[in-house]
Amino acid sequence: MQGFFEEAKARVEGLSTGGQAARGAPGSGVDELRQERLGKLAKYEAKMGPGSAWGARFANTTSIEALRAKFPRLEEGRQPEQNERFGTARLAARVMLRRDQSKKLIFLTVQDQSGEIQVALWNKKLDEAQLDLLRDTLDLWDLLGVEGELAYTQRGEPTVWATSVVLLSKCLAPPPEKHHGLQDKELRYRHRHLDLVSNPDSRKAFITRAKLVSGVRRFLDAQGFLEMETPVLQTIPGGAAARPFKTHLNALSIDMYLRIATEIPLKKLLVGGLEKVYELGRIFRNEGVDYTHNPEFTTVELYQACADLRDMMALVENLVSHLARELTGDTTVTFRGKPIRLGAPWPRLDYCELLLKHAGVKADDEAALDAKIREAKENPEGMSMVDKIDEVFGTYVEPHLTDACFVINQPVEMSPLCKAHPQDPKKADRFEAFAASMEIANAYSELNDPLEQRKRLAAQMRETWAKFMREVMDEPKTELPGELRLEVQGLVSAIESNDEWQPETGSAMETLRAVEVQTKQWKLRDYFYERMQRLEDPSLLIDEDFLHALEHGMPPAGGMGIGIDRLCMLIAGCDSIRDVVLFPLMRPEK
RNA sequence: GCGCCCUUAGCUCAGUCUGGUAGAGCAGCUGACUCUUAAUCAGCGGGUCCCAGGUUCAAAUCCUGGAGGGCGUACCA
Repeated sequence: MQGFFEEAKARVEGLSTGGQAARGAPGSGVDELRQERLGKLAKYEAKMGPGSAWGARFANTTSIEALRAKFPRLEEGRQPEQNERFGTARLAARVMLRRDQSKKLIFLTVQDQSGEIQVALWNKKLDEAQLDLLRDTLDLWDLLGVEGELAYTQRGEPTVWATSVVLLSKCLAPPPEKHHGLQDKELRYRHRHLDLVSNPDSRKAFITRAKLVSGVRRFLDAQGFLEMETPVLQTIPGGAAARPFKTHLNALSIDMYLRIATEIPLKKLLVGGLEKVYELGRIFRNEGVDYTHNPEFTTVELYQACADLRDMMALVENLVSHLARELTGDTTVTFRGKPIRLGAPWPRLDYCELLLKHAGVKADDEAALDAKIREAKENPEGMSMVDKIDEVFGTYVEPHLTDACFVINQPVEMSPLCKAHPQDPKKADRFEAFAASMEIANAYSELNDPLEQRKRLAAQMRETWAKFMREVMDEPKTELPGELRLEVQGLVSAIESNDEWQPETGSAMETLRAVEVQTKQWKLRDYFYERMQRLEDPSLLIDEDFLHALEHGMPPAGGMGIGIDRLCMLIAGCDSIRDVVLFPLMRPEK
């Protein structure tokens, strides 16, 4: 208990001193550099007045990009006219480089969001006293408001010849290296503000992301879709199979979960008579982190009444190729050094044909699937048929899906929320869109038959329970005593033979509790174990509320989800999701 | 989760194999210079070599353990 208060106190103290104590004893590098800058701050404010180093409203500025456009293009080898001016300028920018020629002339390179330009501080244009003050107090990374005249230098460099300069904000902390920028990836992710100033490519990627997100909205709005906002906090997280983040609502004393998809509430809106809806927002999944996965990420899901898969295909391929052309000027992009074609139309590829082509197996040939899984040094034991197919597809087929394409006709068991194919009840009327071997979109002709939906969810729930029970038995480390083992076996056959089975049926929960006691030390599978224990896996429960909504009649509909982060990686040319997520997940600093 | 790699000045990096007084560039400070552009030139200051133990006369360097990070791989409808 006392530890809590001490820790809290230490934290508060650490914050109030700005972590100064952690910056090392007096005389260390950072502290010295900071002291120098504090000295310059004091000097500036002594002359210009208290608070003058922190600026004020500085409106009616022009972007540096626009300023550069005012300079006429110099012909090859043409010397610029010395006294030729191209108007006046007013800009707000950060000092990136400083080149003192003498006490009378200083060149700066300054940067704003749009780019860089040279500023000259010269005693023939700028008040002598002001020049003296700036020479003594101006540091790299200070923010300036500049007014001046636009003219080339003798060497032909577009330059703002300052007639007036104010400090908009002093930079007290030492900036990163001016030429190499900030290289350390940890620092770039943890201190993104430094990265954004130092590395233009990083800045550009996030500007592209903003344009991509607004482009998606514009595109959908123009087609009559309405943007909806559904709860992030849910009592049963559904619409996907993923482990959720759990939290607690004090007001009602209930556990809640962060959403893992927006699918279920959006479908309820279709029942409610809204015909074309979408939601663009953050999704949370308590799972792995790698170059294509972040625990929180952004999706856009959309649902259109009385449409189907065909409509969704046309929509997604048009949307993606439109965005690519608008943001990069081309529908072929480069990702991890390889060209990726995103231009519509995308080829439609049959799921089973792809399995046959790239893995050489038929989707119903279990022995062949097992063999391929073992070939990839994985263990097919305990996997369901769907898991096996999915495993082989992921390992052998996905690496080949580089150019944008639609994979269609997935086995229906893999797609519990999707209508069966009109010509083949074993297949789902579904597509997954791939590009650069990443799944970037997923769409269904949505299942709107509540009776069928209940069967599918029940089957999935039973399958999940049975799978877990089988793993419990097959795992040698469990060492279940003989009678408990028999009990589990009985439970598995009960689950598999009884379509109506629920976790509350018979003595199921007692058996589970006995297993739980027996597997306390069971670290190898604690992931699955924990899910079972807390009933966190949505496929371990049935969302009755959702089924109830369907019973009031949901129109037939096409639905689709797109991974915005991955799409952004492709269009901004970033190799890792961390380069398109502003503040990616990092372990907290000590 | 597993494998490989990294951690040295505010920043970018050498030095570690082969143990022997801690290095460079940028940034900072002092000075010179009226068209530079990673300005240049002369001089100066700046280090918990990630942490803890061990081996040794002696450890940034070798050994063990730990922390953080990167990349790959796995999990991920």
